Amino acid sequence: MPSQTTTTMPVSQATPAEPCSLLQLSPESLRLVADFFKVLSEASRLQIVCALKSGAKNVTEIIELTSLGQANVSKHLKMLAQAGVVTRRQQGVCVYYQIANPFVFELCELVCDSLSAQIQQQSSQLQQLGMFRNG
Amino acid sequence: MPSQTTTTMPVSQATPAEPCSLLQLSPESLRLVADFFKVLSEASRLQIVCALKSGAKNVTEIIELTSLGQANVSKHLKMLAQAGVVTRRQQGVCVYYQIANPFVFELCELVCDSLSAQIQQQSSQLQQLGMFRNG
DNA sequence: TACAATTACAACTATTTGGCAATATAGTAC
DNA sequence: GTACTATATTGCCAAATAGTTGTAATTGTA
Repeated sequence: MPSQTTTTMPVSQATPAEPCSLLQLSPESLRLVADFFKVLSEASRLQIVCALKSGAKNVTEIIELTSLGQANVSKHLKMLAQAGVVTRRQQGVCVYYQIANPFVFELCELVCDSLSAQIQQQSSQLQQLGMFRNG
Repeated sequence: MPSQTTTTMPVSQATPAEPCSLLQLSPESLRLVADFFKVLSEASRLQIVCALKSGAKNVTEIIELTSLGQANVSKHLKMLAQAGVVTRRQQGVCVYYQIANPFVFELCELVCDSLSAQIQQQSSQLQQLGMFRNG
């Protein structure tokens, strides 16, 4: 569950641009970071995030794009909104969601690139192993 | 559950051959990304990661630094190793773990900075609200 | 008003998992 | 061999949660 309330932040709150060094974070602060990662730790929610990359979409459109159940999408969207990943905007009977901060894409790209490099390295190692066996 | 990759190898720091754009990722690929995020979605594991920021540590040292149970630390380390976040090196009786790829720190810093900015914005909004009520 | 469409929510099930205690395994010294 | 230390593993339990079904609430429309 993401941090649902606007609780106090144990992180260094002095200066705005002060980046918090992960070293001296209290366990409570680490839990906030962990909760944020948890929001991105479900393929269904990442599907929704990806569906919103091209712009705001209403719930019905998201359901169609992701092939997820309606209640399921609604629950995931609520979680994403609570975590500040998406914003909600009602327009008539439809509710439009959109990415609140594109930095989530940066996060995903970083992980994606790292994973592909990892897999690539593994495959090359397997290939070398095969050459060693056959050569 | 993290992607059960075969072994734990440090990811190359070199630029990957082709960066994967998150847009056209299949649901299976998204699951790999999600599983990686899931590894970082526990405060206990982030504690371990932070404990390793200053260099390799053996399990006993990690237990002392994090105040976590032994079995618990062992389980988390196994998960981190499977995800390729840490590497394992046995030295006599002790087993030393170290960060395989410092890019995890980059990830954590990004999230941390985003969260602190988010909370700061919320607090300033609350402050404005208070001024509105009292003024 | 009645009706349809859209979204949110509650209740339930099944699965996962963090933490703990006990046990097992491996290395080291004697 | 035994004794001791350091890690790993297993079994168990409680909590969290993804997905589903049914239902409620809201809006737009005839």
